[in-house]
Amino acid sequence: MNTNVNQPVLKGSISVIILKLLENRTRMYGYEITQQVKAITAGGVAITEGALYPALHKLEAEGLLTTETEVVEGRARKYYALTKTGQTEAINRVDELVAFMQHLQTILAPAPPSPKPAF
Amino acid sequence: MNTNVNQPVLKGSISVIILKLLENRTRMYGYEITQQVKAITAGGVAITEGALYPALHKLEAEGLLTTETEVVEGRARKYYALTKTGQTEAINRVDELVAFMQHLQTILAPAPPSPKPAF
DNA sequence: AAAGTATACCTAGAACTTGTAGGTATGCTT
DNA sequence: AAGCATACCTACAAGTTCTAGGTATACTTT
Repeated sequence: MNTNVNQPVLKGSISVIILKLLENRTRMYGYEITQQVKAITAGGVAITEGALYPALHKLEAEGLLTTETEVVEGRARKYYALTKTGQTEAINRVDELVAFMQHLQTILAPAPPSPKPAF
Repeated sequence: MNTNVNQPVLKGSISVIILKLLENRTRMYGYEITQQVKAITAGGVAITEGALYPALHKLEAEGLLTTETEVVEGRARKYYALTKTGQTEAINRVDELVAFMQHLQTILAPAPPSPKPAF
């Protein structure tokens, strides 16, 4: 049962999330990423597999990730790790997204920019 | 000259930005919205017209906005204002996006969630 | 007078990301 | 035997935004 947790779609965020998670670890596999995101956000954000795997493949095609497949407990796992380019790109893209979010927060700030006092 | 300011595309954010800006004002017209966003974010975020107008038309079609056209200084302006439904939806969608951004920040937080101390 | 810039609206189509909905397969538990 | 978690994948639909055009007025500069 997949209870639709992502209303505000994460356009462009998924790849940044992937890069950020890998920045802190030597390597991760796809399923692990989905579980980590769920865990970190207490279920608030769920990356669907239909979005994750194409994103991983694209990052690999861009040369930001490398893969190594291993069989663990009878099941195949495809581990992803940052390349050198991937490391610098991770920093850049995270910075970009953070800067953008700060701008967004300025716009969405609860207090309206009204010049006159409360009453 | 349009210096590409939006790398992390604002998927789904534009309509929320529109609703938020209108929450604080009685009405605004399209061009005014683009200038306001630029001003608030010090040029950091630019809403393109190709994204803005379709978004406005969709919000109107959804019943969240109403329009009235006026001619000001020889030029036609189309003013948009929140409907009653639009007011409640503005609150809901802003809350949603803010909540989502908080989750994103948890993931993108500069400090890696490593259990061991600095050294 | 012509050209350029700011204002002010619009649309068509491309590009891109994500979600839906399927598929395959193993291991474990009921 | 069925169901669930693990673990990968893809095709297609849906949706948003960007690019790149278009029209038109007012004002300033050349």
